[in-house]
Amino acid sequence: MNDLSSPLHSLKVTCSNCSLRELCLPVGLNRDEMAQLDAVIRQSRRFKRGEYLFRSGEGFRSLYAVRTGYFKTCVSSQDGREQVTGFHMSGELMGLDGISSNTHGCDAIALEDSEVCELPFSRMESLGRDIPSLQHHFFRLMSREIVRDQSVMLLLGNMKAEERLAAFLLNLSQRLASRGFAANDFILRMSREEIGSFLGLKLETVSRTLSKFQQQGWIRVDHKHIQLVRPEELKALVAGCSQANSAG
Amino acid sequence: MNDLSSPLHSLKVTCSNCSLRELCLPVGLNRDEMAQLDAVIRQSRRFKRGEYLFRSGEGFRSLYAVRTGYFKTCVSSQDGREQVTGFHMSGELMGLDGISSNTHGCDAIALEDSEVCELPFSRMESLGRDIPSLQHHFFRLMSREIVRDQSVMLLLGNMKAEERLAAFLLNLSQRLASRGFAANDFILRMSREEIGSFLGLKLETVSRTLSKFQQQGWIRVDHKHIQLVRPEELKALVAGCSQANSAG
DNA sequence: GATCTGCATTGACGCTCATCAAGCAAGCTC
DNA sequence: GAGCTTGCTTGATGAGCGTCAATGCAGATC
Repeated sequence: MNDLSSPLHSLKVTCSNCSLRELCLPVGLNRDEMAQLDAVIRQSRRFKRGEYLFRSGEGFRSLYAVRTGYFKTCVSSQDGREQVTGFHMSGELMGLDGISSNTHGCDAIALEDSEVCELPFSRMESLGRDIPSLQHHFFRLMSREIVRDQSVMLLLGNMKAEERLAAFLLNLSQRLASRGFAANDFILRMSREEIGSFLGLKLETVSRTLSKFQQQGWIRVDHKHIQLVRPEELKALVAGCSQANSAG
Repeated sequence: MNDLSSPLHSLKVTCSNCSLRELCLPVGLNRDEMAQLDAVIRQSRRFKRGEYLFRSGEGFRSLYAVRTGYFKTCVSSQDGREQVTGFHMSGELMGLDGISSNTHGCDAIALEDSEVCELPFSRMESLGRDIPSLQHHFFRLMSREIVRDQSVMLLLGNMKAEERLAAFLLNLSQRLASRGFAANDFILRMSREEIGSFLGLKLETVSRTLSKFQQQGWIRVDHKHIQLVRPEELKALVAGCSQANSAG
């Protein structure tokens, strides 16, 4: 299973005052380049649970990298239907969809008290011209988002409820593990309804499927506290959908 | 309805020998920059119906722009399930998902005899450093692909079969119209099964839904020949799903 | 023209998941 | 602690779409 959802190379979330380049920008910059980057990155901003980082339709100026906390992004239709397009944890980038039209194309909402770094896009763009490896990294980040989206399409277009949920849990597990957290014991930061919206299911189906997994002894569920008891069984469920377990 | 699926600004398909920059690259380059671009773009290559432009897993070197013809891109899982991730007509770019891992992440297959231009990516990248507007245009192209993918997620996650198919037909119509073709009378280049794979439906459901639309007098269906008789009714079906009618 | 093959249509049936509804637990406010 | 709100679980029911199967149509091949 490849980590398509955390597109960041050098990931260290252990220090509390780490600068952005440690969070989500590539190693391989020299000291001068680092200084240039530091000059562009804005101080981090804090958001309380439920606050909007940006809204669909707002002017686009910056990308945002999660430093701490948890966000969801979602597109909503005029009649109120909402589709969660992703959950974003530390080190991940949001706002890439805003570049095309200079307008944000989705909402980004904090799922818990969170902190982000702001990357003014036009300055990053011109910095990329001076630092080829930085430019290349940005292309890779955007491409990785496209790959992730494709795997979500496969999930939504081809998989059954159980497979979707198994893929979702495994993906969370793997992203948490890559950040140094426990892979098989974690807290969901989102509601059943938000999970359902992301997976194209109703909240009742999410709830029932979690219960079913628990009855089979594959996981343990205590509200938002999830333990993966037999992750290999979950993997067997999504086996064959190699592209699909990177949904995040 | 905005044209999220044809991310190309200056689109002229009228001349038969048009160079790539007229197909999919921005105006606003001076003569010298145009010459640089021409030096990078490879001669176009031809593909017969059914041939692969690239395959998932192959090394990534170039992006490809459709000059004439029609392609589909699809991801497939190990157990053979296939998800069509997009249909691509003249002026559209394929291969962006390959940048992240230096490996193509999907298959691209010609749906009819077709012609593409090859854009060696690393040379485009370095050219972008010299020509800021070109660099910016590439970021926009990639962002637009992300926006398109998000609207497909909304379609797959939230919409019913009729809504999906209506959105699909309207999107095709609109992309053809923007290329100077008839908006309400066109030939489908893909099979019912491929449409179904893209929309997360089975081919029988696609067929039945087309028949239903025809019975209601909204469209006329004669095999691959489609006429939109009352497109406003289709629009009413997807009304409220503003993000979703850009599925391509 | 006869046959073959691939694709599309249509019908019958059944499964998955959405819907509706009731009840429960945890966290608020007062 | 009572009462409210919010989110989750669980059950009953049915709609929508998938599955299986039969048939039909059109173009390709000989």
